[in-house]
Amino acid sequence: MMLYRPFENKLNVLLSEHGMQRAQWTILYYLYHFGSATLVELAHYQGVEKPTVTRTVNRLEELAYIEQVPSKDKREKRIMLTQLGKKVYVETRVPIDEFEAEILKGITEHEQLDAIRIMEEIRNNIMK
Amino acid sequence: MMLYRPFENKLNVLLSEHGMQRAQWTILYYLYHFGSATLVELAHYQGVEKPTVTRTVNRLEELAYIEQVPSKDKREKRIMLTQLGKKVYVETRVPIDEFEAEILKGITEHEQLDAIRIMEEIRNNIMK
DNA sequence: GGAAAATAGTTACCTAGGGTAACAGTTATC
DNA sequence: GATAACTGTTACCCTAGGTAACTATTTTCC
Repeated sequence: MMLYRPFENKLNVLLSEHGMQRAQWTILYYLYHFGSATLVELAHYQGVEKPTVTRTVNRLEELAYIEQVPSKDKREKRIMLTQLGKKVYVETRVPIDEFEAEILKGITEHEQLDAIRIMEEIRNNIMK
Repeated sequence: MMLYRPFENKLNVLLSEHGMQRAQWTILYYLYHFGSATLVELAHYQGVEKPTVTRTVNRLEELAYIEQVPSKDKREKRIMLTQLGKKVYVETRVPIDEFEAEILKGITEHEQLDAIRIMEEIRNNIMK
């Protein structure tokens, strides 16, 4: 139940040491791996409400990490990473990977995959 | 990585529907199962700094869910649940259990125990 | 036994991050 | 073409966390 909280807190600290915030990082992560997204898509991915995404996206735009891409549907705002955004993602990835390696010490790859699979099942149950 | 966030958010919403906040709930949970605790103990358990605990504990005292117990060491503030606190814990437990049952649907008990064990190992790695 | 260090908790101040309600603009439905 | 649904924004509220600096006790250790 409360197992994950320390992980979350440490990650926040780690990210802010690199001038990044978790909510921002989550979106960079999504865009890096999925190319582009609308705000609703991001809200669903993060499991938060739309205004929350608007805020984070605004900050990312000010930082010039993302830019808008044209879309047929004039309602939606589709965004993608800029060159700078990609650069920042890749650079921030390094300490994140180190952190992950550290906290996964002593846990076999098989166990890791098991845990991730189960967590994903839980996630699916939550999201539906 | 981001798997847990939706769980956290849904739990927050569920708790606030029952007039409770997650940080408060975490402390009620600890006290219900471990009897009493100092603020440092709680900070370590939650993986947060001391001022954060002070705040949450103050609110729980205002609500009369906890009370101070005398201690030899005059520096420390040792607290435990009041009768009201226990009652509230037990009552809030009900919707929490329902929620947990729902999100664990389709996941065998064996898998659940596996996942918990692995998460605990990760937690230990983080805390040291 | 007393000075210095460590420990427990608090206060003040700052930030991130989330929620709801109400709204405008656009697209789908029928 | 009217109505419903969807996308995003704005305004306002709250929780939750952090750091720095402090007081009051207890421990350490010379």
